[in-house]
Amino acid sequence: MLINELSKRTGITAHTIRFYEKSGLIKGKRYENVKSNNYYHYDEDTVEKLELIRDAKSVGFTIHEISQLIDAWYNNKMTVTEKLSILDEKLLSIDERIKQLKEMKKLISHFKKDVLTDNC
Amino acid sequence: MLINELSKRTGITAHTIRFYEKSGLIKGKRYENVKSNNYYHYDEDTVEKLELIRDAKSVGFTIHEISQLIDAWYNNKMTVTEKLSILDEKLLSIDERIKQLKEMKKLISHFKKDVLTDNC
DNA sequence: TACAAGTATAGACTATACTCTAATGTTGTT
DNA sequence: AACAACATTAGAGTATAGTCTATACTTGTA
Repeated sequence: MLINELSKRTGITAHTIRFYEKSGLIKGKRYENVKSNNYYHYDEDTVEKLELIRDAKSVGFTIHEISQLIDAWYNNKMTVTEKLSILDEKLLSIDERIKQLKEMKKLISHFKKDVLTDNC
Repeated sequence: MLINELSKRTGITAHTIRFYEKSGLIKGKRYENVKSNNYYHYDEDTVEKLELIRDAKSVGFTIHEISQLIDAWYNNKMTVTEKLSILDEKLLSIDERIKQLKEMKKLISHFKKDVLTDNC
């Protein structure tokens, strides 16, 4: 599929998809037998990758971290041990974030209590 | 206290503190009776605010969101209802983030399973 | 008093992550 | 053939959040 279809299927603009391509997150293919243009062609895996990018971004992962995740998912040059090491590291960082968010919840709940007691 | 002490107590550089001052997150006071300089003086509340800024930043809040939090905490011009509305909104967004993080954990655990089954 | 250390300001610079524009070429439809 | 729609590239611009430099003035210490 060409970039326009990929964009429609993922809801990510062609501009941003090209930015991800330049950043190395996804890889389109150019067919050698087509000489008239140099259009990129994308497969179903790329749709999945873009969905992962969107989800991972929404929880605060950087492009660099997402790039590591995609490698752990698709890169055939990495060993199982390397992949697991990256995935475990990400799981730990997620747990840390959840912990911090829960602390922030407590703090904000304290604010609420203060607001209610100081003003009523 | 002057900026250097504030910096030492919070671990935030003077540069960054001045950036927060410019961004409206904190407010130093200048004493009119001192004519020889125009140094900013900070109080204990500012220390607390900077600690809040650091914590809130670590969970991914933007300067703008933190500014709202500080208003809900310290601004005397806001009504109780307005403050509670902001705090409740932040609590909801935190819950949403925790939910997304848990989904991401599930996804990464799936990756782990795939890595283990595909390669052993 | 000399001089190091502290303070303020403007503005330049960096990094991340886009977002957009312009120029140019290709493809598809009528 | 004409023309809209699509594709690529380079490079400029934007927003966020700092980070650093240069200049200049003030304060504290030997």
